[in-house]
Amino acid sequence: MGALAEGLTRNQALVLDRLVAAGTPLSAYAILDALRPSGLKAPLQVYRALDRLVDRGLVHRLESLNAFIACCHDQHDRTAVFLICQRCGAVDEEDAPTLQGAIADLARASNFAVDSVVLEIKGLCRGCR
Amino acid sequence: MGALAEGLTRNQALVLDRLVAAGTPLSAYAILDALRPSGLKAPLQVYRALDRLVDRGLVHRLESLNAFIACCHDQHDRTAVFLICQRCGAVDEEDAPTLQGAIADLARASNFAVDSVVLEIKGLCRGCR
DNA sequence: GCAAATGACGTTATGCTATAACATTTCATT
DNA sequence: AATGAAATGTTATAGCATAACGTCATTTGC
Ligand SMILES: [Zn+2]
Ligand SMILES: [Zn+2]
Ligand SMILES: [Zn+2]
Ligand SMILES: [Zn+2]
Repeated sequence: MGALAEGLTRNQALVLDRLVAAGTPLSAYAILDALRPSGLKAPLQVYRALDRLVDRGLVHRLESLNAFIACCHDQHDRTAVFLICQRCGAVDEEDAPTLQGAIADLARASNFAVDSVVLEIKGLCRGCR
Repeated sequence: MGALAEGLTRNQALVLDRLVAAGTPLSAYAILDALRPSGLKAPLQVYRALDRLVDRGLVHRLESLNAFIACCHDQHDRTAVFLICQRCGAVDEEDAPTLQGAIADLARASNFAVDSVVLEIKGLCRGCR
């Protein structure tokens, strides 16, 4: 089946399984289409599951793609950074301790209290450049 | 009238003027509604103008807001960073030389060729924290 | 000049992304 | 069992973005 994490509801597990199996970003509607055979019928079922998964840090939303991707780490000490290949669509998620520091400095200089960071880098991956 | 930059078409000038006057991010549809009295009627008129303005660097798209904001600089030597206040909606655009370097290092380590960077920081601004 | 190419424009229709609102169900706690 | 919290199911709607078509104006090269 694929119980990929404990304490997930059926819908949440379905959505997470699908994202993990894909390994690439999927839109909510792509997830919905993939899960119709499993009984999901409406966008809201997917969006609600995604909300919980994102809250738990098991899934990330990619703002510049309007898509979601399974987290490939156990936990995040640092801000996540996404390297998004514009040719093959691959997305590489990395922690960014150095960037974290630079962002903190920038925010401090502006007297800005950071809550969250969206950091998505577009370009060509190792294999496509 | 407000010819804010040379070489702009009528629609482009209308959209840019509106964004500059707002000083805050506006959605394409908010811009359209504001410009209906000026004769604009369809989303595509706004989106096309925005495309050109973004190409020229006169306007930035904020991915996490699905909105657009006028650039407050003459030109960009560095990647633009946006500090987005979640309480009052203010957006502060800054250059980020230090971050630029950290991003370059990260990309180099992954053998990734950077094309563009989306960097949007959410939190509380100076006045709202 | 004039034809071709280019780019902006106008319009209609369509598609993709996300949430509102409401009723119902499930499950843990008391 | 009663309560409350969270998840679910369903329908409808709102918000964001582009496809596809034809037209018009400007520029470029002959
Ligand atoms: Zn992650
Ligand atoms: Zn690639
Ligand atoms: Zn700018
Ligand atoms: Zn504020």
